[in-house]
Amino acid sequence: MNIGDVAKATGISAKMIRYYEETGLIRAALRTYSGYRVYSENDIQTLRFVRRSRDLGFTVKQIDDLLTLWRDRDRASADVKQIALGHAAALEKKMRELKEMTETLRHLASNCHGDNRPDCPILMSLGNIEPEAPQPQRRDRSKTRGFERVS
Amino acid sequence: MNIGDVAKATGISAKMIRYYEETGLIRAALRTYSGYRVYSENDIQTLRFVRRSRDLGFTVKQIDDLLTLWRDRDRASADVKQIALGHAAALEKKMRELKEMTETLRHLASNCHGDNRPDCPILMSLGNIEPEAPQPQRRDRSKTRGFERVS
DNA sequence: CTTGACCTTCCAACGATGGAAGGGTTCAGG
DNA sequence: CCTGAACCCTTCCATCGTTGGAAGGTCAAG
Repeated sequence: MNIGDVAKATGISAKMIRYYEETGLIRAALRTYSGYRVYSENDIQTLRFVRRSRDLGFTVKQIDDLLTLWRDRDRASADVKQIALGHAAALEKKMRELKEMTETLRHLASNCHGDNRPDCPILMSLGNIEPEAPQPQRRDRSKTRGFERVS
Repeated sequence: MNIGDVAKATGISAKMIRYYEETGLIRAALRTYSGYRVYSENDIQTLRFVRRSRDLGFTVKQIDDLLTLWRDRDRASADVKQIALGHAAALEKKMRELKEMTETLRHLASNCHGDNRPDCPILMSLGNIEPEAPQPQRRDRSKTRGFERVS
């Protein structure tokens, strides 16, 4: 399988696949005599894992740690277990926090649904923000403040 | 409260606080006559929220969206609800995937615990990777491949 | 007055990603 | 067999977002 096929199969651009190889995230692919990279099903699975992780917001470094986990089964199993459990715990913490945020969001959504009464406690705590308080612009502060918000 | 105190209180560097202000993520702080930024408890809460979100892997843009949600209670409430629910759904999807990964990790940890038998199905599927297959290095491929892995 | 905190502006850097240039390889169809 | 399209290769450069550092200057408080 050539890199293009893999790109199609995994949703990772050929560019990034090469980059991942260069930085050591994935092992260097075998090559044909002419230098073309060739990939196995296994490689594709690995790359799919990478993609999933990236989508989840993991940094390449973190993914590297994870991949090292599966790969290094020559390492002391206790180590692997330790690390894996550590990662799992971290992920679960992240999940809890994510859940918290989700709940906050849902709370926001349900509490401020149809009327515009400012009685939503979240708005109270985070939002009572005066629109444009006239700042005491003592000195020339008219710099480059028209920043391009891509929003 | 000066920016230094806020930095201490929120764990965000003064540098980044100014940056967030400059890019519009947070509202421009009020100023003393001499130009010092002054912050309220509210600002601190907002910044804590920002920090939490950053830790969770949200991009500044995404946080901006979220913050806009609480702030813009003048907007049509239906909109806000819509967006909030959309975000919540996305977060929950992320959580599910995170959960999947966590389970995979735990699975890995428990299946490859004390012995070194390579019978872990995850290792089977992701890991049967020959260590250093002698590549057919046809042409001069001895470039800058000693890349600095900070690991 | 001196020291530490603040201000701005500019520059550097990193991680992740894409693009273009310049050149070889593959393979189907003429 | 030849050739052109579609790949692939490398190298260099550019961007975007986030973060830090240094320089040069003002301000606050002991």
